[in-house]
Amino acid sequence: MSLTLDFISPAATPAADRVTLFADVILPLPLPRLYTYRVPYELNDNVVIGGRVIVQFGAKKTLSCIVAAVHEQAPKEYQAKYILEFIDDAPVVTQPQLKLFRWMADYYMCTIGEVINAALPSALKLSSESRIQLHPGFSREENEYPLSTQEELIVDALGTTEDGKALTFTEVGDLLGITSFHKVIKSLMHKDIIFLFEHTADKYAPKVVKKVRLAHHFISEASLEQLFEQLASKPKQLDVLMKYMQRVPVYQNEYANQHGIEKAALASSPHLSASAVNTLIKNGVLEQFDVIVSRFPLENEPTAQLHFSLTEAQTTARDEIMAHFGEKEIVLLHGVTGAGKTEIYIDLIRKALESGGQVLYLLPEIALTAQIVTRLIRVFGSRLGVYHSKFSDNERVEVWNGVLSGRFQVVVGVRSAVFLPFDNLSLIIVDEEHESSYKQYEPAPRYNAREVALMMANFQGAKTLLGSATPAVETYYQAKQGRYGLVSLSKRFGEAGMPDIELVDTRKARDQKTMHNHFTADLLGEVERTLGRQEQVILFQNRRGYAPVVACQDCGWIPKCTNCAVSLSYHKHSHELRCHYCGYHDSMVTKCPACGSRAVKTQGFGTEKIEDDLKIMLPQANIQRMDLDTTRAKNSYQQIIGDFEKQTTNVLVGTQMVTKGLDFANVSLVGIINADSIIHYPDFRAHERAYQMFVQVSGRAGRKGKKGKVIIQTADPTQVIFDKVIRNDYVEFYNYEIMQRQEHGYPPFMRVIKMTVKHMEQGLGEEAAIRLTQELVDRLGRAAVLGPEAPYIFRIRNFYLQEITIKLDRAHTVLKHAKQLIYDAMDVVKDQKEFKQARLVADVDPM
DNA sequence: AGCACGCCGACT
DNA sequence: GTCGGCGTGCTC
Repeated sequence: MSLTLDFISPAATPAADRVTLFADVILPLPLPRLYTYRVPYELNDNVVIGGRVIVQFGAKKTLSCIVAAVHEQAPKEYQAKYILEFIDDAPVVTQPQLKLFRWMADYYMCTIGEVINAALPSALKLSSESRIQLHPGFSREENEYPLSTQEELIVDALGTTEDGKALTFTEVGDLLGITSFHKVIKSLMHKDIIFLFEHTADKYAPKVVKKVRLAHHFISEASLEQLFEQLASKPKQLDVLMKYMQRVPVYQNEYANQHGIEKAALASSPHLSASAVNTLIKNGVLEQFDVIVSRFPLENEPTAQLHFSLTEAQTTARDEIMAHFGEKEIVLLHGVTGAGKTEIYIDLIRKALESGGQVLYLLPEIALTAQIVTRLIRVFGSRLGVYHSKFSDNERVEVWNGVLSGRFQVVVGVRSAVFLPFDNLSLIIVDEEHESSYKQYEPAPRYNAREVALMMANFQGAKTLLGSATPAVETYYQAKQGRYGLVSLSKRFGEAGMPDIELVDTRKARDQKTMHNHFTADLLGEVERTLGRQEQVILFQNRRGYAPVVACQDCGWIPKCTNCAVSLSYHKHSHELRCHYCGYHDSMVTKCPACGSRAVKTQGFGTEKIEDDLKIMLPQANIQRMDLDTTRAKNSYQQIIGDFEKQTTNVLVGTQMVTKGLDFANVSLVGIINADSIIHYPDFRAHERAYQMFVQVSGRAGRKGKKGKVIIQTADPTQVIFDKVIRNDYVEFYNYEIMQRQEHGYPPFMRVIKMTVKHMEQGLGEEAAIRLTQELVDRLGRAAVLGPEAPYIFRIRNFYLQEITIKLDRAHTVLKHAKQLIYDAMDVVKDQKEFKQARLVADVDPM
């Protein structure tokens, strides 16, 4: 047909010149390759690299995917399907991002689809599983937009706002009898008639704020005057109206009325009555409408350009960093806790912004608190984007689009913020760079945001500042080797000295019978004295729940998880036994099912028991607990922090959460209840982790000029690590640790890749692991492969685990080659019929 | 990741 | 005789 057209129309492009384009797309699936689709000729101009398109994949699935490349090579072995639709006319994924994603897939041994999946907020994914629902603020009667027949059809199918009925994209397509339904959905979204969500978040309810604005027929000056006259006898209503006019300059800017103001702001103002507001609404003077708002209290305008000056030490450090940046791409800022690193960061961010580049400021999850965000907003105002894991999907899209559009020049965020679509970064800050939470374990991509950040900076010509009080051994090594610039900040801000650290021997205390539950007399006494001085205490116990083990005193029976090889922890609050690995839970047993004895007792202790015991021993103190269990609800974390800040609570008992990013001026005592559980870990990083944890927790003691005290309870105070902690000498710790690493061939001298074989059947899992080990040894040599070995917890979620550790030379070429060999070995095992059920996982640079 | 195709056990 | 179990392989 088109051939005929070409013949009869001389003006048309000659057939020989007619370009047929093909697009290689990234599907959001764990597939190793890109897939090639054909671009409909009429839409050649619509293809955008980094834009989303909708394609048919397989027989049933309609997926949205990202265009990675456009070319003219028709696939030879198969007939390419057509792209069904183009969603974006501008990239949602930038070119530097695509490059980074490819690098991640390569380096972390996963597929690019897995990277894309982790990177894109699900609202940007638009799969056939995406659903639409009526916007809560929509009402058919008040709708002012004209609807097309198709739009009408969809709105009808969605029923009313109250039923909250949802349609999947596939259903929308069926309903309209067309495949290109996206235009309709986009239009409805634009008109705020519907909103979009993923099926995984089917309980998602957008946050809605009730707003009011002046009914549009009152906007003219004349009608307003008339209105004022009518209300002359109703002072309450007049007050409300005056207040509204004061807040919204309707005369100067008609458009301002469109946005209205929050109803709550009007109704709850002093001297204004809520009922007057309602009357005005009822009489049609004000109209009420709903707006979906960000859940994060982002202020739109900077409150004030906060001016603070750096101390002399901070200025020196800042200048040193700048000087290093002159010749080096990466600088490590090694600053003790409380040295005021944040001020330096802010200063550098400001400078980077002035030069016109973007800035990414990464923080570990537990350090990204409202405290730090508020502080940054005060300085950067609406240019600051915040990316937190507790954010809803819509909020993530908001930040994503904000970075794309240039609205957000600075983003402060957690691990996954490295996925945001930056294209002009000039500075990346990775605070607490040693934190293991920068590394993602499950699912793939198993990436370390610190390393990704470094690569991203490399691609975009940005500088990276790594900050920590206790740098990772690998990082400090790079600095010592001269690859990173090194700047040290050893003095605490505001002349506060480092806290005194005291070790208390729990074994001795137990022998002398001076233990009160899990407290030595020394710690308990110090807690009492501190509270007596009206000062606050933080107690650290790295285990949540009440007790990690429950046991029958008569026969030794212990309740175990049915899915994992762990004993169940007792949680007193819910009176349940819970598995911390898979979430399995059961009610607490009172009678031993093995022997019938009633003597079932708890063993060991977690945060909950510490809290409980302390409440009994110090009935007059206000004690609060902060761990995963008490902070699950969205605002509970803020609540707990707020109470402690206001000093409503005197003692805060918690897990790791209490170690990061919190500055409390009145805390003068920190207690580590059981240091031994932190030190004794079967892992080459155990000492490093323990050292970091002790130093970080200790850093919470004594700020703003007050010298604090730290008490560490341990059964063996002679352990070497304590010596380093007490002397507060990181370099000494590093020198000791780096020797160990070299001696035993661990990072930074060797690179580690950990293989995990998972199988539902123990025997087959072991066999598969042995076979994989063999294949690996054949390719990489005996010396490079350790294991297989069952990990301490050898079964999780019904899968038996076997681990193989591969150690490789650091050279990049070696690494690349080795990864190919590892893939080969994995393929051999997977092709074996008897191992079809085995899951093989590679974790590059495990932590 | 889905989903279809395909080959072996308990049922109307 | 069929319905359906989930093992295997493919998707441009």
